[in-house]
Parts: sequence; structure tokens; C-alpha cells
Amino acid sequence: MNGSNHKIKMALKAIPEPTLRRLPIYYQYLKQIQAEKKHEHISCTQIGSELNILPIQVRKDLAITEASGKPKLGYRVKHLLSNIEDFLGWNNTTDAYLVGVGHLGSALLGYQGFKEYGLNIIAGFDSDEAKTGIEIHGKMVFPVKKLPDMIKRMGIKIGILTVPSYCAQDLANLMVDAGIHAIWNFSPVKIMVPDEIIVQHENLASSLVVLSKKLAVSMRTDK
Amino acid sequence: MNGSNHKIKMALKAIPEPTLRRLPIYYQYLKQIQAEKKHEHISCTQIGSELNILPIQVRKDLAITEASGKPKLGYRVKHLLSNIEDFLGWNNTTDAYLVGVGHLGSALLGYQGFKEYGLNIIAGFDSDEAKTGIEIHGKMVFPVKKLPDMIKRMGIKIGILTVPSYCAQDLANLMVDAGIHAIWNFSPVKIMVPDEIIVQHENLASSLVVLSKKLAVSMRTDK
DNA sequence: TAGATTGTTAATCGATTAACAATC
DNA sequence: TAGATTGTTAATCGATTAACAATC
Repeated sequence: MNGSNHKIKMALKAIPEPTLRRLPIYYQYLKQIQAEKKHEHISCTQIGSELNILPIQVRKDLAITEASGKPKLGYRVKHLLSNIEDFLGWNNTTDAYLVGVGHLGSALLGYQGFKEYGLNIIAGFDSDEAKTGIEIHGKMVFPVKKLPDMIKRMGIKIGILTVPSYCAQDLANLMVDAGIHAIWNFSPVKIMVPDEIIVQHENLASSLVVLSKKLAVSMRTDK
Repeated sequence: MNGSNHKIKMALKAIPEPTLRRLPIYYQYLKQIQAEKKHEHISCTQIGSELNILPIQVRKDLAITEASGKPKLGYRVKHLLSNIEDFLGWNNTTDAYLVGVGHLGSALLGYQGFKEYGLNIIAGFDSDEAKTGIEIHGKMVFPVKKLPDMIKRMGIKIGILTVPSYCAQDLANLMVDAGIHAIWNFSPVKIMVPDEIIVQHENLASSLVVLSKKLAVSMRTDK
């Protein structure tokens, strides 16, 4: 089976979401290993014991990126890194707009890490005129009334939503109508969009619930 | 089976994490319904169709909180809300410290929503002296060297980590040594802690990967 | 009563884990 | 060679979904 065949097969059978979520974790760890320059190769056993993931799971995940290793030796760190980059499309970046330049929005505007993961936030938008016309962390902030036009003109596909609950749905509608394909939603409400639009809801309440339930259980068991 | 028996059984068999993550979503939706004051009751069918979740799954999830409804009528909105609150322990709040008062840390310090979810961030800490000794969003910021003492003195169990990658592990160690039980980690690196410590890693790279893969697939299928 | 909905038990599905031959 | 590790196929486990009787 050649490479492009493999890619087609991979695109057809959906990749498990847990695997997708683990790949960046391997990547970050492998970057560290590479920086240390101690070993050219690494095994699933090593990766797994360091990250608290079963070796077999690491192997399964890496296999999805077309990585291949040598028995006894392991995988070449350099190759793993570039396999993950290729697989996740981190080589070519996608442009995005961010809507709502409050505390969280400003923090995300300034976060340098996204570029590494193929995301380039090219501008911010806000309805508060006091915040527009200036740069925040080197990113220009425009009034929200310019958003639809600019989405169309630039062909922007990803919108990042960091606005208060009460206006989240309205701004989602605005972006969808302007032709956005995906919304990364940091507002604390679930937004309704047409089926073909992709929404990734970053729900801090959900995460907090998982954390505090685990904490409650652990405090009960260790009496 | 009486109520306390039920609680013991629930505590023993682990609650599925997906269920835990959905409960706050139901809660937020039910709050809206309650505010509208149109209906006293609601069915799983309604909740499901609104949130794009299968009714049977909604019913299974709600059953875990001991909720009970009436055939044909549905559940009382008021009761569902208080069941979820009770189940998730949102009635009594837990205190937490936040470490790293940068952009993201400040945003979280000022986020009012946590209180509703039983989390009370009582103070921030930073190693930059220019940021300490002042209040941010009404929360006092202390120098990080006071952190261990204050964790011990106040018996703080939850630490929120919003620091740059390079010092995340050090500060995690500091908190663990001081006796913290759980760390909510917003830094972009995986931190290593003893087995008994709970870590919830908020990984934006993972979420972004899921979003962009879905986007890539959708753009490929609708040619 | 008729029928929508609950609550419960069973079937399905997909991700994780185990087993094992191939190989460096 | 011996043994650690890969790659692949099979078994397990847990969450989702389906089926259906009970009931308001």
C-alpha cells in the first residue's frame, strides 16, 4: 500500500477523537526529547511510561500517523515529529478571526503557541469602540460591524468566540451567515448552528466538574 | 432503596466521564428554560432535540443524579436543577489558589461563573513582584514564595496553574509538596505528579486538533 | 382510552487492552 | 543467539443505542 492510498483510507475511516487528543501530547513530549539530544530513537515503552499511557496505545496512535519503527530500536524521534506534523496539517496554517477582546480574548490573541499548531489568528473584533482601532499583542482589533465583510473578503473559515453569554448566539449567527465553517466557542453557553457548521465548545464547567468529582472520590477513599 | 444507599452505590461505581461533562450542559440549558417560565416540566425528548443529544442518553444521564420524572409529563425543571446541583456538589464551594497572573490567569481570576460551579478562587500568586501586592478583579495577588505556607495554613486543596511552560513543573512540585490535592493545569505542558494527585489538563492544542480535523474532513466531503 | 414518556434490561458499537508472531 | 520492540489480529471493556414493559 502506498502513501496516498493510506491517506485516503485514513480519511474515510474516522480517526478516534481520543487519539487526536493524544497526538499533541506525544508531540510536546517528543519535542522535549529532541531538545535534550540524548537519543535519536524512542520506544512506545518509554513514551508510555513517561506520559502514563499504555505502550500498546501509544503504538496504535502513532500507527495512525503512518509512523513506523524498528523492533528493539523504536522510532526515530525526528520522523515521529514530522509524521505528527504532517498528519495534523501543522505545516500549512489556517487563518482565523477572534471575536470578543475581553480578558480571555486578549490572552488568546497573544498566545504564541497557536502558530505552531497551524492556527494563525489574524485579527480581533469587538463591539466596544474603545477597544477597536488599536492593536492588542500585535493583532489589530476591528469593530464587529466589519466582521461579515471581512470574513467574506478574506475567506476566513475559523472563528474564535470569546464573548459574554448573552451575545454568543448572535455573534455565532453573524459568523455563520458570513460563511464561516467552524467556531471555536469559549463562551459559557452552548450555541446552536446549522448541522454543517463545526463547533468546538471549550467548556470550563465540564472540565471543572470532572476535576472536582475525581477530587471528591479521592478524598473519600483515602479516609 | 433509600437516598443515602443510592449515593453510596453511585460513589462506588465510577460515573462515566462523558456523563459528567454533559451534566453542566443540561444545567445551563435548564436554567434558560427556567428563566423563560413557560413550562414547569420538560422531557428528555425536548432536551435532546435542543442540545443534539439522543433522548435516551439524556435520560440515562439524568438518572445518575437520582432525578425522576413522570411518564408523559417529563421532569420538573426545578427538581432537575437542584438534583444536578446536589449531585455535582455545587452547593458548598471549594477554595482554590491560582498561580500565574498573566493574561489567562487574570481572565480566570475575574471569571464570575466559577462560583456557580462550586469553585472559589480566593487569591492569585505570581513570581513577578510588579504584579503582587495589588488586587486583580478584586482578588489579592501574593508573591509565589508565600504560596506553600498559605496552602498549608488555609488547607487549600485545588491549585490552578496558569504559568508559562518553562516553570509549570516547578510550580506543580511546589504545590504538591505543600499538600495540594488537585491541579487544574492550563499551561501547555503535561506535568508529572505523584499518582494520588489529580491533574486536569486543559489542553488547547488537543481541542484545536479535533476542530481542525473535523473541518478538514467536512471541506473534503462537500467537495 | 390512547399515546407520549419514563425506567430498565438487552444489543451494539467503538476504543482500549491483550496476545503473539515477525524482526532487528 | 536472546530478547526487546514492532505490527497485527483477537478479546475485553465500557459507553451508546435500541427495545420494551410500565405508567401517567
